[in-house]
Amino acid sequence: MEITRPHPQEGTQSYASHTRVPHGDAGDIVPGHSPAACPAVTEVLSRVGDKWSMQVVMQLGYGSMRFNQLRREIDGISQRMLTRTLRGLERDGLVDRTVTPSVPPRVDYALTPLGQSLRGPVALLGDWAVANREAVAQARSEYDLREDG
Amino acid sequence: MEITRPHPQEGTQSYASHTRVPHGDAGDIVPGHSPAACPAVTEVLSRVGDKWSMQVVMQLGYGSMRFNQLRREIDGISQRMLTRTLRGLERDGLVDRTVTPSVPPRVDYALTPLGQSLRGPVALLGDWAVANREAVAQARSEYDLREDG
DNA sequence: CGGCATCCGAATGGATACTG
DNA sequence: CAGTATCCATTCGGATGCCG
Repeated sequence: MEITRPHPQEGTQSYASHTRVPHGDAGDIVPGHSPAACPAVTEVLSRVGDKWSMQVVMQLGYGSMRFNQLRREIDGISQRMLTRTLRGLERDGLVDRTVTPSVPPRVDYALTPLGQSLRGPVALLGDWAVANREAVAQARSEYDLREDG
Repeated sequence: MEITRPHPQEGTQSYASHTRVPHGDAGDIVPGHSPAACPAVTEVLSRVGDKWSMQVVMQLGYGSMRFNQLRREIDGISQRMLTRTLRGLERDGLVDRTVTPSVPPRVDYALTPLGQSLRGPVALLGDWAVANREAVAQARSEYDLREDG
């Protein structure tokens, strides 16, 4: 069966679908629940935020890979966590697992279209992280100084 | 006093700075470390991925808010976690905390410019989550059926 | 109002050993 | 090669109670 295929062309992209960027201070906002705060988003963010998932996704963005190839590439990940992470991604329909029953066995992992579609947003976040890590680090050390300095 | 009020205008945005989107299967990639896999990115993603941080950021995106106002708006967050989350965000330079020593005391939280700059990428991720939550949910139930069905 | 301190269960994640 | 199983330390996060 086919996974609902979103826009395969994701070049220039603007964020404006429904998460508007407002204006003044609070008080005129709808008290119900903003779309960015619903459980679905939280669930996705926890996937994105776990220690290894997005590193795996970004690696697989470069092409399909075998298990130990991923293991070597990702640096620091344990066998256990790579397995668990891949299972999670597979369960969520982001990664496709292909077993070739040979000796020794061969298992290839690749992004599904859904997984591919996640790369863009995550890459943006990665770019933000790279661009602002110094600012964050400085803010931290300043904060820590104010605390126990 | 005034809370540092950042650039309200941050329009169209494309992700392409250095995290390129490649092509074929692996083998011709630089084995060093891709920019999306470095510790800085992991650290940011863990911030983004924790249970409440981004909900707070998105809420504060609508304007500065007081503590219990945030507490009521975010639904489900405990006092302890709101405090901890806000401290973390403040430490990272994403949130600004302003105390007005009145009785009863008044504390306002607002996004710093750095925090504002994070809203775009996170909103994109939120949009992805909203757009694809059904696909993920379906993939999950299918996966779970294959396991114990 | 806006916290902090304490307790405790649950989840995360690393290390190691074993397996088809 | 690609896992599974077990153990264990750390962290996360909710509940409760007290404070200025």
